[in-house]
Amino acid sequence: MSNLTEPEKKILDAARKVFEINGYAGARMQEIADEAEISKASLHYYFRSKENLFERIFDETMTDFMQLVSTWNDDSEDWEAKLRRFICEFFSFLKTKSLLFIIGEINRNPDLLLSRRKKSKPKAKFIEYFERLQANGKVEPVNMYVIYIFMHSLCSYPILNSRMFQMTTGLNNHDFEQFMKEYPDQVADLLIFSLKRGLKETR
Amino acid sequence: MSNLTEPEKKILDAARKVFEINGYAGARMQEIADEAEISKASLHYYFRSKENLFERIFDETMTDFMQLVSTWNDDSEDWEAKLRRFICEFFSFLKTKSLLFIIGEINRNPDLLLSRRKKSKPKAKFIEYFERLQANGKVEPVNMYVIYIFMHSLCSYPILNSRMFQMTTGLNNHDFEQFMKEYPDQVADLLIFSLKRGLKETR
DNA sequence: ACCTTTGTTGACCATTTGGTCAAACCATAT
DNA sequence: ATATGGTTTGACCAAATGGTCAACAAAGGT
Repeated sequence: MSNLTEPEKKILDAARKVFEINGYAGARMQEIADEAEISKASLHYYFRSKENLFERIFDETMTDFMQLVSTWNDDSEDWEAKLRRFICEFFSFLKTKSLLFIIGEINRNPDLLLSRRKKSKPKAKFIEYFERLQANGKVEPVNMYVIYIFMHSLCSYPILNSRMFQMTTGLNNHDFEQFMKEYPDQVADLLIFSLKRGLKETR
Repeated sequence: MSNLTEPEKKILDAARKVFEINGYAGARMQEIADEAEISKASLHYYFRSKENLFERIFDETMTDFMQLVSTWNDDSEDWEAKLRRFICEFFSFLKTKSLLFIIGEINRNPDLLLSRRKKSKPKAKFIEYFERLQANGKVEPVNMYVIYIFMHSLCSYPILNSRMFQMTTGLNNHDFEQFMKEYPDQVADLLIFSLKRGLKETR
């Protein structure tokens, strides 16, 4: 399956860790080598260059991300339960793989997205699904692009910026952790309610 | 007022620009000097070191940010209008000063926040204000920390990650721009509605 | 005119860092 | 044992980069 040798996996794990913390420019090949418990020369034996290693991590993250985001099987499950489950899984994923450095690198070099435009239509399924429900009168007529962006923002940003939120809310580690455990359900509540009642008072 | 000489201002503008795009590690003193149209030696004449320059930018951004976020004058204005105006102003601010690199640096070195903990209680006014309204029965009993985080996430993330949203929505530049122009009002609608009706069905 | 203070810069330096390479190491087959 | 092919690494290199400095220019006061 994974098609990767043991040392390659170890290196990729180390590289992800170092890149996520330091970004491309701040990452050091020596640090990646140390983290993978090999010499810098060995690191270059497995991966030609820093650029090469970065591309592997970037591609892997984007692929996983796109795959998760475009997962939306059209089973018969209740749409509310489906949405809630999706939000919780999405949130868990974001805690695992930090998108911060990915976003940073994309901002620095937008071409990184161009190369993947072909295989990425993640919004399609999600939005099409709810537009269908909308047509059937099951949910309110709200702009689904807005809902889509709301969902991403509400799930991603609190993780990206958790440090500042912890500071500004003044919660201690334990309370904040508890808060974040309940958080995805609050997001689900909000989005479900919005889909059922719209974004504002109907006049 | 500004207490800064002309060349200092020019350098700080240049530095902000370069740091925002490249982060601390990726920023080059030469590039900042070029952007400010002076020599690298002159740059060091005005600002001892890269670290020093970074601190200036970081502090300035954090100060502006905290000041904006903690602005919440207790005038008699309708709370809905007040919230809507705040969201629009917040959104405009975030378009001007990119928080992406700030968040990255904080993640890399959380101590950057510790030094400023004293002068920062930005949540206080906002949350206290709405908790007071809540006590008076003007808004629904929802967790105000959640509302606070929702507001920040909804305003910040679409700007941070605008490139990916533009790609995944498939909107062209013009349509996306239009979409983002209407966006803050949608956020305001949602939050106002949530405060008036709660986050989910009352049972 | 001369001096002092402030600003400006090319040339230079020390360190860091991505990347290379030849030599050594190790397993396995012959 | 010897050869072979993959793996590992210390030593090394060239380029990039933050920072310094002496020399020079500009401005203003006397």
